[in-house]
Amino acid sequence: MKSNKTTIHDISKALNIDSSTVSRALNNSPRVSEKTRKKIRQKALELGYQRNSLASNLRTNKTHTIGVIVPRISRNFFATVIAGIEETAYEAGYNVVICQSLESLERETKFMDTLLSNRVDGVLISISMETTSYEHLLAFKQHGGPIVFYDRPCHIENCTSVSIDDFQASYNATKHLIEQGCKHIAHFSGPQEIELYKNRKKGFITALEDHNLLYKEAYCFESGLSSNDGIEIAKKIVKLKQIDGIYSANDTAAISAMQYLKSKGIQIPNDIAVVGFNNDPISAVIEPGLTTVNQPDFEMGNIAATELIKQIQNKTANSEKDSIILSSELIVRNSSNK
Amino acid sequence: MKSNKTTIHDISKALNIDSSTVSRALNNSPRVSEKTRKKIRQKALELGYQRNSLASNLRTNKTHTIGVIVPRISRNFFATVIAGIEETAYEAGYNVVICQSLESLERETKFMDTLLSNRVDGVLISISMETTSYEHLLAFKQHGGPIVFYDRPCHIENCTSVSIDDFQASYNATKHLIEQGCKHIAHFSGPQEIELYKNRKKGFITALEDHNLLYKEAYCFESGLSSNDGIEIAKKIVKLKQIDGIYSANDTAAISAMQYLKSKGIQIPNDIAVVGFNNDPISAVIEPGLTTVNQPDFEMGNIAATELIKQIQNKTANSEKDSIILSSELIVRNSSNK
DNA sequence: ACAAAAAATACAATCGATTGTATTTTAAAT
DNA sequence: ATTTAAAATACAATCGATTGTATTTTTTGT
Repeated sequence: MKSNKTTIHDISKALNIDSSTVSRALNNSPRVSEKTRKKIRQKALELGYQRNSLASNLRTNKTHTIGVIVPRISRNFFATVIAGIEETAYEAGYNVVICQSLESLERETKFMDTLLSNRVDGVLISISMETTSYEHLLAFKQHGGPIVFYDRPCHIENCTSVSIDDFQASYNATKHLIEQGCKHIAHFSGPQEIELYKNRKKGFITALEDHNLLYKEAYCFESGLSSNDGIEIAKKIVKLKQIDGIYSANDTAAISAMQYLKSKGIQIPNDIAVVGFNNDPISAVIEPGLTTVNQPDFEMGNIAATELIKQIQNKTANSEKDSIILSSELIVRNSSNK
Repeated sequence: MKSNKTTIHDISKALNIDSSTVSRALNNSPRVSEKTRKKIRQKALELGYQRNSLASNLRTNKTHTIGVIVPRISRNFFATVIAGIEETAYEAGYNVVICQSLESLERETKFMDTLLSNRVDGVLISISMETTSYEHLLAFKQHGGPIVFYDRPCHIENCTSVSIDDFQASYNATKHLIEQGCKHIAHFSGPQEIELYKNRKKGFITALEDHNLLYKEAYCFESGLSSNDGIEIAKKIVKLKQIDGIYSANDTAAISAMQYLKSKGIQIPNDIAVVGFNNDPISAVIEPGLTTVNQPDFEMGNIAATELIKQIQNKTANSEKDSIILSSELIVRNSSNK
């Protein structure tokens, strides 16, 4: 069953011009005279010709498409990074295929496979919370193309990571709580296999130590940092009865915890001060406003995409830089303003 | 420059078996004996073979990919719809390509073009606020495949729209404000070329009329319903000094308006009651909680994708149904609880 | 053991575009 | 007018997989 779409051969036949010339004309090759180029363009329009990218990509071995793997598209931070990626890609003439890992390694692996099959030119990825082995990434790197990590750095040979300095941001956030007078600070952390969460935790611990506060493992709660996780941890914190500060590695968990604490009559920031991470839009709306770390999300997308495209076009596919560090800032609101 | 990737021909040569047999083996065709199938599978694994989907898709004229055009990915409602689409597509073995129109007709048109070039099997689209002409959609419908509209219905021949009953939802929301005692209700509306906003406005007006309230054109504010638009309109409303209720066609504008009004010392809901649309997560966190219309967002994605895939596979590409209407509900919170 | 049927595999065309090389046409130079 | 160079176009192979048809091999029945 033949597809009804117009091909260069249809144009070729209609004008009695070889299809190679038609192809060149449509690609503005200087090898075609202005006169025939016009004729071909005209006929193409007339027949409603639309290039078949599959054929073109097969032949040229390029798709001008980049794959993006994101843990969850509905997180504002990621949605904004994607918007940044998209902007840069669009301007550079690249298409973007977005895949949600939903924090599942299995899905992530399948998507890397599909992206490889579809011969995307490169991949931008923020690894899932389950990702502790890297074969699927290495496989792509070997047979596919460059990979650039964003937000969650990952040290694979010849791959660049674009992120903020999580250690430092975390250190500053914790220091801020200490300066507000908090003595017993809890930390909401993510899976320790993920470097980002390890770094945030390290920053937290180091800040405590530098200010002569004791770090207690019992005050560090590791979870997936979902809304539900925030509530569950908040429950435990209420029972502990000693916590006077919370530093959460993301806003999602911080916000649900805040809501739970408020519902239990706990005063924020007076009883417990709270600091989050990501500057989610909700953090500015909740009362009291949530102090949080603002990351250059949109810009992170721009930069990661720019770096990837550079690597794609250099064809060396080897990154000079292991990591690109963007600056972040602590936005102080009332949730920590004792 | 040859790509270094393994092809069926490499496997074919390595085993001295024809490539057609290799292809069939890898596709589990019954025409290949179990013995050689195993041998081929084994060798494929050994050589790190990865099917080239470009070639396959070119030959079969199917991509198992659906295009999704979304106004803005960072709006929670859309992000959730996409998650729903993605879930269904993933289960059915379809890939999803997501494109952000950013409410621009130009971008939307370019994307439809690209999707057509890339031969996606079908498209799910929520048209941009600028989309008042449909040539780009008709072109895809003619040469491409089925189109299913979600959220923002669009009546093109043989296309299905999946949405809620905006008129009714709007009617109920307005009725609710009236029942709370509001007499001078303002409406934040979107571009009237978009059926969705027209319907929401109609529902608003009809509810007023049914309750013997005068509809004033001056109380209806048309905009892009962005955060900024909400603030600008709120400013005007403060100047009017008569408004005692706001019904906004989305939460984004309602929320920023609420914040502006609060900053001006206006009491919500006592001075002005507010109702929004979409049940954005922020609406549950802002104080007072924003009364809003909850749409089955995730489910809408599921259903739209299911319908599209059905049409793709039926190959008739003709929809039986012009529209699929999902039910919505008004979530009453304190912003309208006088 | 042999013909017929069934199973397994090989051959070859094809999807639609790109591109190196060959050929023809046009223009420039003598 | 004729040679030469340059410009324009045609030819043909190719990208990697799929698939209808042909051929070979194996199995079955008698």
